[in-house]
Amino acid sequence: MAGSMELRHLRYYVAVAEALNFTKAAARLRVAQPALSRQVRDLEEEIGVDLLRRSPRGVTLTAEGKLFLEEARDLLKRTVEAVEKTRALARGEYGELPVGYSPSPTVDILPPALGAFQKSVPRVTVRLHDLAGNELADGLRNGVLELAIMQRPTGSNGAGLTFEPLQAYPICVAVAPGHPLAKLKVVPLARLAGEKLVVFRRQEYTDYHALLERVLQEVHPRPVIAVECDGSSSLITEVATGRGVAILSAVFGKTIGPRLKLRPLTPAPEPQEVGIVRALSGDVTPAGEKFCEHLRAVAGALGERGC
Amino acid sequence: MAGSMELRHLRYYVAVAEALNFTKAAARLRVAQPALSRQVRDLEEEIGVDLLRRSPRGVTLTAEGKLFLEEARDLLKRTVEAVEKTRALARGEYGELPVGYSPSPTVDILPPALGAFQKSVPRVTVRLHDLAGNELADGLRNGVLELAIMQRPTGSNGAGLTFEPLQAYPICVAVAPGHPLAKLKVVPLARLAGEKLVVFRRQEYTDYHALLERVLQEVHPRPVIAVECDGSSSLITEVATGRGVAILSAVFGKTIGPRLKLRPLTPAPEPQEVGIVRALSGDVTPAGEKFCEHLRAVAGALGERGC
DNA sequence: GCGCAGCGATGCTTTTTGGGCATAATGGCC
DNA sequence: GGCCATTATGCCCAAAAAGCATCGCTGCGC
Repeated sequence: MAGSMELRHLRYYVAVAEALNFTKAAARLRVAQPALSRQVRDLEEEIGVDLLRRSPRGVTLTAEGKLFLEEARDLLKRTVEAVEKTRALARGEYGELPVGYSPSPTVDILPPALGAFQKSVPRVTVRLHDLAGNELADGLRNGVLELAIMQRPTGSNGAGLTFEPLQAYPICVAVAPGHPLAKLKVVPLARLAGEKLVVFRRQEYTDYHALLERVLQEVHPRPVIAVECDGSSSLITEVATGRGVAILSAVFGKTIGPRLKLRPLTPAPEPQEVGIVRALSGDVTPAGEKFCEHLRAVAGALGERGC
Repeated sequence: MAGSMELRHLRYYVAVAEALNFTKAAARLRVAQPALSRQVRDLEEEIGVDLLRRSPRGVTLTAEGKLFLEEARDLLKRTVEAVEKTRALARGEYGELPVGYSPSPTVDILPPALGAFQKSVPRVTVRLHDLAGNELADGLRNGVLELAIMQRPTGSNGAGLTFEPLQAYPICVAVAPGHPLAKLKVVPLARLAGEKLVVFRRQEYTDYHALLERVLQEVHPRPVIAVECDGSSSLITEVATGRGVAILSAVFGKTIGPRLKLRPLTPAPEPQEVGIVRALSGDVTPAGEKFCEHLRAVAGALGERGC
């Protein structure tokens, strides 16, 4: 029963095969030459193949020795790589990070944070999942997502989750430039009474409709929904065409450009909060923590400049 | 100063990570559980990362542990593969075999031998080099080729080489079916006197011209060269067209088909010998030796059936 | 042609360390 | 709270690696 092969045998063999001289290789390895001789002999016995031709003036490699030298070098390299990968994973510098997000509310924060993150830890692959609010919540709870960047979950959507706010956006009304409300700097909530509304589809944007409900609950007569849109670009078009007004958070300021006017409401409703959502039970990976730091940094810079 | 990582650590870790239980893994490895515990702990210390979460009901893998499990499995697999490759090389079942050959004289032997060889040792890659006689000799001497299948080298071409005959082919004259010599079963050498010859180009076929010289040295008046061809197909065409006769060894019997008649000469000149040529100084690899055995087997079978 | 220098192998001893055994500590579960 | 399975610890032994001294070989130079 031969003693099993160990990495030591490979390290020793590579040293000898590179120095082509036991004595010099032993010096380099800081072991005595006889110890080295024996280990290499053991290796050859274990493999059952002569790797070296010994002579009084050094050693030469057999064909098998040349092949095994390459293999051994490769194995040793892969070994340190395996360890390095594992350490990098522990440091949050390697691996995959499944991140959920809702696109519209996060346009301010997510893109710059993502860019900075990728630059600082390029070996972490961020897997972005653009999902609806309830799907994000489910993904977090069942572990498919490690964290999500989104508006504060409401009601049962928030069960088992934590929310860390990054940014709060005032609720505004978006109107076409020619609309009577566009002339006001601040729009009293009551002025929305009876207005026609352009909204996102209820099915895909339940969070949006919860917000709508919250903002308009005291407005009488209640504005009526004129159009349902399946995305922000069509919503903007509809409002610009004069089909109605839209209730949007100030984060849309950059998205809608000059085509619409965005006016804060008074009295100001609770702002829309955007932040980091995680599962209470989920494990926090170092990469995820690093990502959060970038998010906070971006949000902080955004807050300073005002929004 | 931590003791270096060894394959033992990987073997032990994989066993524990698969069993998710130190005690059972220790039983499977046939070591005591404390020894196993210590080795795995040493490994974690060496890497500096917790790979396992210990609990009184077994162990679970951390994210780092999962990654390292895959890496360790892969490393162990590659290790046995490296050893296996080396052993296979020593057995002649792996590697590359550079073989030179002259195509025409070896059509009987090389293709079937090559086929059988590839089938018996598919992991050996035969690199075939179709070269002229002197290039083959040079390739063998400088080690680019391990062996060559060709006619017996003549003169200085054979210096430093060994020749092992596999097959001997009688020298014949090839004529068009309508040629007067076609009526003879055996052609007396003297009947070639004054004939027009179709030959291969001297530059590319020095061996052929040496053979020609040897066969025709006693024929007077010497046949005159009518056409020089750069390959066997054009040579066959020229002879069939009646431009002259050709001196060829009987190995061409299968190549020329029914378009030409091949008649042995009398008195029979020294036959053309085809065989294995190797460098005297060259090392004989097991794969090369195996290849030679296949060549001998094919030549033997060929000889039994007559040629 | 002889000695010398350089190299690897061998024999023996020392040191390290992996492994075994007994046992303690842990923590969930009934 | 005691019990059970499980892992960790302490101690000792044995195996094996490393060190040391020396031998044997071979090629080179004087």
